[in-house]
Amino acid sequence: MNRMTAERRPTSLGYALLGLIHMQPQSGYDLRKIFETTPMGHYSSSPGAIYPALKRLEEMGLIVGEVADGDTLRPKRVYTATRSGLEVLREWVSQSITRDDLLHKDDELMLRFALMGSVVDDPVTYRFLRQMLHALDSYIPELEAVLTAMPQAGPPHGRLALSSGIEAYKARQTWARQAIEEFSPNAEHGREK
Amino acid sequence: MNRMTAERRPTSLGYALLGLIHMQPQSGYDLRKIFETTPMGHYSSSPGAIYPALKRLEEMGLIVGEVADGDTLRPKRVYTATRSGLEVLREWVSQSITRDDLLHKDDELMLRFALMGSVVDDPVTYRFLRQMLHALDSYIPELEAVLTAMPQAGPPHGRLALSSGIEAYKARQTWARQAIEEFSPNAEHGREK
DNA sequence: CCCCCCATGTAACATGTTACATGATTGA
DNA sequence: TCAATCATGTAACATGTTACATGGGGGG
Repeated sequence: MNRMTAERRPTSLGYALLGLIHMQPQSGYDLRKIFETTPMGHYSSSPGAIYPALKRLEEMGLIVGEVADGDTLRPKRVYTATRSGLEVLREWVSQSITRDDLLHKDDELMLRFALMGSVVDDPVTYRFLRQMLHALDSYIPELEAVLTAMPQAGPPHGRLALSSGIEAYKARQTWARQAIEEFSPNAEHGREK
Repeated sequence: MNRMTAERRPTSLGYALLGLIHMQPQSGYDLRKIFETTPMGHYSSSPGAIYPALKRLEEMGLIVGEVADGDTLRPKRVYTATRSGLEVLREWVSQSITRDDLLHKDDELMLRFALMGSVVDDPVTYRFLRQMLHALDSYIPELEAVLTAMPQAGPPHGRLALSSGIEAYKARQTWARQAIEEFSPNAEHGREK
């Protein structure tokens, strides 16, 4: 049942699509709209990216497309996540956070968080946030050390750019601390389940 | 003198390389080290990306490579920015900031700022920062409106992810205000020139 | 003697970008 | 009726990723 064609994994865009489809079955066009009009529109989305990506996800067995309006030339396809798709998604969002995630895949990290809501339960979210905070706590001082060590002569652009980065990380740090509280095992947050 | 092969423009990575080379002539290997070891290492850098990119820049006439150690099999090449390279770089960093830059090319925006130091004078930097602040001032409230309008039911991950984004933009806003002061035409900053 | 760092490069591959194409439906 | 929006897709192309290859020199 689970021996399959070439263990290829989805790309970032693929996971984004998978996550959105899992939240609610949708067509390619619906998904494009989301990328175009909401703040999720980071994963910018020409048809030339979306449709092939959906095809791949279907080939991997993570989603299935069902045709509505079968009589027209280009029938509308509504995709639904399969059980296997849900599994893959769950695994992906639940991965441990590495230093590399923070340095090179920051967007993906936040995408994982955003999509976690409908696939894992609170303890997993809690762990995710703690790991993220931990990574930040260790990385920020390093950046600050680099900043301090930078030569004071010449144009300040380099230093300023670095401190902009540091401030961004610090903002995320503060955010993570607050979010952690919301997911703390002791917390009395009123959400059901 | 300036009719040339196909007006192709460098990619982000290309501009990063060009900027670094302009600051100081370097070899491909040197540049890779920078991406690997400094906080600039966002533009991650396998040889398979760097060397072809350098070749392209040279074809476009933006840099020239001079061979040191000509006798070995793989001679070391040190690249220097040409006058035309400097021009292209200057033009790129000086572009007006669009809303799209903020939404989809945030990294590139900060790269432009970081590289500005050695190619334009303070008024241009000042204009850049003011435009950036202006874009932020108009975009942040929009995001906040979206956040407020979000349904309060269900898992809070989506809302939290959005507010993380908002906080990041706000941090940049604060940063921009401070940076602007440093470049204000009235400012008495002690840097020469 | 062996391994790591210097230093350059190539080849296969998957992905994304840009631009185009098709045609139905809806509102002005 | 004309334009915009719905809705899907393909083709050419450039770029980047991954993995490999080559070889000299220095340190343990």
